[in-house]
Amino acid sequence: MVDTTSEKSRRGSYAKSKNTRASILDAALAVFAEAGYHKGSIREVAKRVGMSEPGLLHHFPSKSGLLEAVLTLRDDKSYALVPLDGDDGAASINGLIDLAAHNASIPGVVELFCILSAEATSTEHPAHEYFANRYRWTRENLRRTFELLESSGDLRPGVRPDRAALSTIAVMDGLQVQWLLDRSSLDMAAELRAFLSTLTTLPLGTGRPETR
Amino acid sequence: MVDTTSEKSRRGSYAKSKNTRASILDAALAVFAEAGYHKGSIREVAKRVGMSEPGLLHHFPSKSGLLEAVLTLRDDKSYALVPLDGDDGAASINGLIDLAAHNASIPGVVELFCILSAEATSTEHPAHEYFANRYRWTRENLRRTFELLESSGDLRPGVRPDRAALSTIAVMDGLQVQWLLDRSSLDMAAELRAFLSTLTTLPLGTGRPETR
DNA sequence: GTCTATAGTTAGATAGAC
DNA sequence: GTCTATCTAACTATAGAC
Repeated sequence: MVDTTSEKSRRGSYAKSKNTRASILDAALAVFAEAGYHKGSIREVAKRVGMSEPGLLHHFPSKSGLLEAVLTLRDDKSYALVPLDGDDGAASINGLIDLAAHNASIPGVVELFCILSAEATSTEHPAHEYFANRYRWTRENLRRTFELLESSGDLRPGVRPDRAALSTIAVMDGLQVQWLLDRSSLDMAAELRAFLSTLTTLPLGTGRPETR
Repeated sequence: MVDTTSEKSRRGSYAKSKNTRASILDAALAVFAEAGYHKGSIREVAKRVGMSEPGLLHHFPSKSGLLEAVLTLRDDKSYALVPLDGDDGAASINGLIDLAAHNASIPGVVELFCILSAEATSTEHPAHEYFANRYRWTRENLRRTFELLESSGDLRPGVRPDRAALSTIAVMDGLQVQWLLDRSSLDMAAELRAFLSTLTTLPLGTGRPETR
């Protein structure tokens, strides 16, 4: 048990395995995004990546294990876009608008997170802990961000950082549902920007790089 | 085809059938609320109501048909609580807070709608049209409600009725996800009330009847 | 690391008797 | 209106060969 991993590295089989894992994760993201977790199947993932099911399950312990790997990978990419844990409050807030704009270009991924966060509210769901921690972390950091704005005098009077964090996350989630139901009916980044401007006096970007 | 229904009525079997349908709908609501639509099974519904599956399917055309019946029934009950299409803007807005407070007492139903509205963002989902119409209707009526407040001077300066409608719905939906994930961490009615008070100067209730 | 074969489960829906 | 019996299909996961 102790040095299984290092032994793999020594054998030199790790690089190939890493590529296989990456292909599986790509396909899994696509499948889960199209069908949701419960309806999406390992069978379909295996088919897309050109493997048998047992072949795939050699790399991941189970369907739920595969899901968790997909989620963590996505989060890494999102958090690279929004430096929520940094010291620049204005950058964090504008990062949220950028994220909303970016999300509008990947509806499948948005749908996956939307369906999963709903499914995962059940305590028995394999991703329940993952989402509970994710929301805790985000809420905490966003509250801290609004506190930064508060001390720099960029918060509108009467705005409480904890409530601002809670409602901002709620608005982002809620906008996604409405956007997914009718994608032509609303501009997520613009709506989020309008909402955030009720909380802060900060100048806000539009989420479109060329206008920044 | 023409007079099948009236013949049923003539035979007098309709009343009994109505009771059976009601029991099935009750059980179906419970099952879907516990497991979601995809994971919930007709088999389980039939078991709870003490019937065989074909017996149940005699009353409803299919699983998705059953779902639609459950949803319509729930909506009828919710809209009885919130008179969104009335002429009293203040009553409508306070009705939303009451609804949030009421929802906090039926987590299973909230979970059902939460999961379903996410699942149903996919255009192939059996409830897609249902939810698309439901959101259109709600947004339209809520916008009209905020317009009423606007003309009576109860809207805060700069608040746009259309945006207010959109973001209020988003906040309500988003709060539900966070509440479901950690029910002890937030008071949906209180948070919604705080949010609404950023939109209107109206005096707002707390959602608790005794304090009104 | 990948396969074939298969176990074991669960599901939605229909046929046809009563 | 309700049943028994059954069909058909899909899924996760494991055993064991290569």
